[in-house]
Amino acid sequence: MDGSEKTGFFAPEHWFRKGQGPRYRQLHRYLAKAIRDGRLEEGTQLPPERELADLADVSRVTVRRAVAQLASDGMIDQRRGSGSFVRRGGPRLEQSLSTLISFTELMQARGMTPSSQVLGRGLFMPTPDETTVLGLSSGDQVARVERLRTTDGTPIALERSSLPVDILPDPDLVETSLYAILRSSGSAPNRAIQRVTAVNLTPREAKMLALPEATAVLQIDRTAYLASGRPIEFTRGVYRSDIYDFVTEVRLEGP
Amino acid sequence: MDGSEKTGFFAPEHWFRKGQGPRYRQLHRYLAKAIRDGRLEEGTQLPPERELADLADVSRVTVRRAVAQLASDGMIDQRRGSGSFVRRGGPRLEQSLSTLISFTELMQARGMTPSSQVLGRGLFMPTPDETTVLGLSSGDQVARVERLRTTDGTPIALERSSLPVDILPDPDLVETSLYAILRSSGSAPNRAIQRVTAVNLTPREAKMLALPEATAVLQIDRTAYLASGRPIEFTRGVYRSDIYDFVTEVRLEGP
DNA sequence: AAGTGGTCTAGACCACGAT
DNA sequence: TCGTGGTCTAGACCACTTA
Repeated sequence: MDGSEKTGFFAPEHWFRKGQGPRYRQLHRYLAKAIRDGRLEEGTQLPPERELADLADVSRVTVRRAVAQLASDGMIDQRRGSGSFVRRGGPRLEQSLSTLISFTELMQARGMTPSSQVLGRGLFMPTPDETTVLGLSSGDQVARVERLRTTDGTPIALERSSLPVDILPDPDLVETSLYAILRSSGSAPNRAIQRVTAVNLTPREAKMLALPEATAVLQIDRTAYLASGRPIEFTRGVYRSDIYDFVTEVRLEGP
Repeated sequence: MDGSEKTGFFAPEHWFRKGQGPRYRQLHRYLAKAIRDGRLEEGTQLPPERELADLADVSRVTVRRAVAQLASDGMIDQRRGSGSFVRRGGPRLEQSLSTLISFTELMQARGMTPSSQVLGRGLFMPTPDETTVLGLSSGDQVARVERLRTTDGTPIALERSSLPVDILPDPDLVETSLYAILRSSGSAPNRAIQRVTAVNLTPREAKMLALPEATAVLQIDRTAYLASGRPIEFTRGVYRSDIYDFVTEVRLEGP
């Protein structure tokens, strides 16, 4: 890519839309997609931050927020004194822990076709855990949905989600994307806390996922919150670890 | 904690030492320790960012970098319009994926006593994987160290580390902390890429960790780099998932 | 209306790498 | 010496919560 191409490539009209979120996130999304698509090839150097700020018509601070996220995703190397380079050893079906989106949207972003099979749903009395995590009052019910997630026909994950009934009064509406429904009712979460561990599949889970019994899988517990701080979703899922894994860059301590 | 105490508590002399790294990291470390130690109690509100900037004698931007890290660690809640609050449901033996330090230092930070038993070490011909990951030339050897990590007498993890011989000429020096040795020879990494998955323990591993065969554990592959970008360490470890897990906050997409 | 976190700017200096 | 990423500042405006 020569200089004249760069000018257009990083220009704001290619990555910024008013109302689609902050600039640093839109720019990060644009660059990440360009790298995944190969439009920014492995090993190539990004323009220096000061130049990128100029081309993208934002401040260097904003460029750095977008680019730091790429580094944390493991998509680029930043080397003081020399530059930022697109990392070699291309992407797999992996996921940055710092930018989790919903299963549906993650798979779509990877060019795959996600689907879900609802295994069960309804309104129930909460378990003590659910009462605590979701901050329920005594007598409140929870809506539960249990789904088998598949992409391109391969079973990938089992997820069981619990929400207060006032957030999801009718669990029968949930098909593929829970978050799509929450968004349309104006109660989508804006952040979540995740805990990742490893567990052995139970016989029932193994059958569902067509894996041997006791296979090690990743278990992810996610508690999602509204902007107000109210917890509205607790989801426990198990994910095939041979397909689904987590990658992140860490900065080590020390001066 | 009233106003007069706060003044001293957040003053720079309590958290900043020249030569001990950037301010935002030192401030983050200080606040994180204060929360873990209970000096900032669960549910209490941090001073507003502007006030904290004033007390700590840094700019608000620097305060935000430190505080954003606490949020990403899952230690505080930030709520626009109301404030930042120490999260309830205190810390466990868990680890933020975004601030990994070495096993030894992690356990010490938790007030536990780490130790290691070296199961084997020496110089070997590299596997093809090691040659690729570490960027070796043909004929180069690798130094390998395999250790059983325990804290307070409980086996927690098995780790096998491989490094180029010019970085670790004498693997016999490694006892508890590999990174302490690397630092003393001036070749400590400053960042790493980690991949987290789940695996079943092999019979040999299970015996070492005193766990049933095929127990699900977390497998973490880490490639560590010098500031120059040169890869100098590849470590594969398996960690008891009932003790060791990962927690992170995620921000969800959307305007 | 006041207070809080969220975004963004323009500019400065430092530490390190390449030359 | 120069270019690069890394740190830090002082200040502005916006979006949201609380009162």
